[in-house]
Amino acid sequence: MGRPPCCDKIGVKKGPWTPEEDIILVSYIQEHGPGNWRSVPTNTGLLRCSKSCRLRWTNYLRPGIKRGNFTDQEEKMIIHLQALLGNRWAAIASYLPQRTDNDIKNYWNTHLKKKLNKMQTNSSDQENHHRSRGSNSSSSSETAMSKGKWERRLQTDIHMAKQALCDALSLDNKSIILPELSPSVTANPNSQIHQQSVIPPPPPGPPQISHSTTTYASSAENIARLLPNWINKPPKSSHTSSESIGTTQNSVKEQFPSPSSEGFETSLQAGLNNNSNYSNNSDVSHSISPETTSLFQDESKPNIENAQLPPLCFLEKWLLEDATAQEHEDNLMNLSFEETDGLFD
DNA sequence: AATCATCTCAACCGCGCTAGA
DNA sequence: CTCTAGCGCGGTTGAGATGAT
Repeated sequence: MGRPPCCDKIGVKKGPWTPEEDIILVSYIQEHGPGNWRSVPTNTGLLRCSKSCRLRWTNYLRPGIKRGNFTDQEEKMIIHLQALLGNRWAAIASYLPQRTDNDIKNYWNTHLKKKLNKMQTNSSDQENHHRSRGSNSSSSSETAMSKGKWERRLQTDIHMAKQALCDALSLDNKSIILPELSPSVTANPNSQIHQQSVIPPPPPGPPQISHSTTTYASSAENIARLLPNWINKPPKSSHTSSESIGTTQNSVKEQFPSPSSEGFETSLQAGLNNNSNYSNNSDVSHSISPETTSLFQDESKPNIENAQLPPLCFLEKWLLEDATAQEHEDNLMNLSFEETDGLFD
């Protein structure tokens, strides 16, 4: 017995989504909440398969998605986490709440992989050169300089990450749900049971300017513009699968409130009162209600899985331990200074 | 200006997993 | 226990954008 196709191939539309389709989808989710994707095409009349609807929502229409260039901080996070977790993009994405796994995966494949390869090549070349010429060459001093530069940056980053984690932890130490070691989970590293866990606050940095405001597909704010009421009408979440989602999220919200919800609300109001800001700001999280964010962000955003227990502990250890962590860091990042030398210049 | 090559990223595909009947 | 529906994840594709010649 073969696996049935997720959708009937005949009469199912493929390819880029149109604004009209997006509006239909968002309206439906606004009404019924995300989830029960199977029924979405049926109930909306969209000629899309459920998967496509879910993907569109998760990767583009979902509030709270940051688009545009990755910051240095994010880049480093991704590199570190990739070294830690491998190509487990969903797990990596859970550490970058504003980014989707698809986005991170694309960024890794198109930018970071090349960058690292290049750096590795350069560093090995440099190393050979260095070995053949001795340690007092100009290249070695350059290396030392950039190494020091990198080291300082790294320390700053670690400090910032540490600070962020400490802030998060200090909100309510008891509220952090430590992953439980249920037998099924420990036995199954690929378990899809998502556990709300410590999600670091978004990395600092200026709001991203969307690089693709001209192309429809990548501008979720278009939908926000098209649906101005969206921000004022949090979706009902009572009669669909989102009920349980909402419950979970509420409890999560109570247990682990958004670190910046107050400031967020203020900026939100400012954003709402200023349509130009609203439309120019690619950071969609600024153009939605906090309720909407809290409702949806956790729902469709992959969270730290139980399976991430070792890496999470690892990360926590890494971030929290001081002197002893230094040794770990080298192993954790799996990137020598040479390899990453100049990577973020 | 035209053509070709390369890059980017939105979207698709197939598989694995879980829950429920 | 088996089967099925539904969902999430990671790998891959391909159309459009961009750069080079």
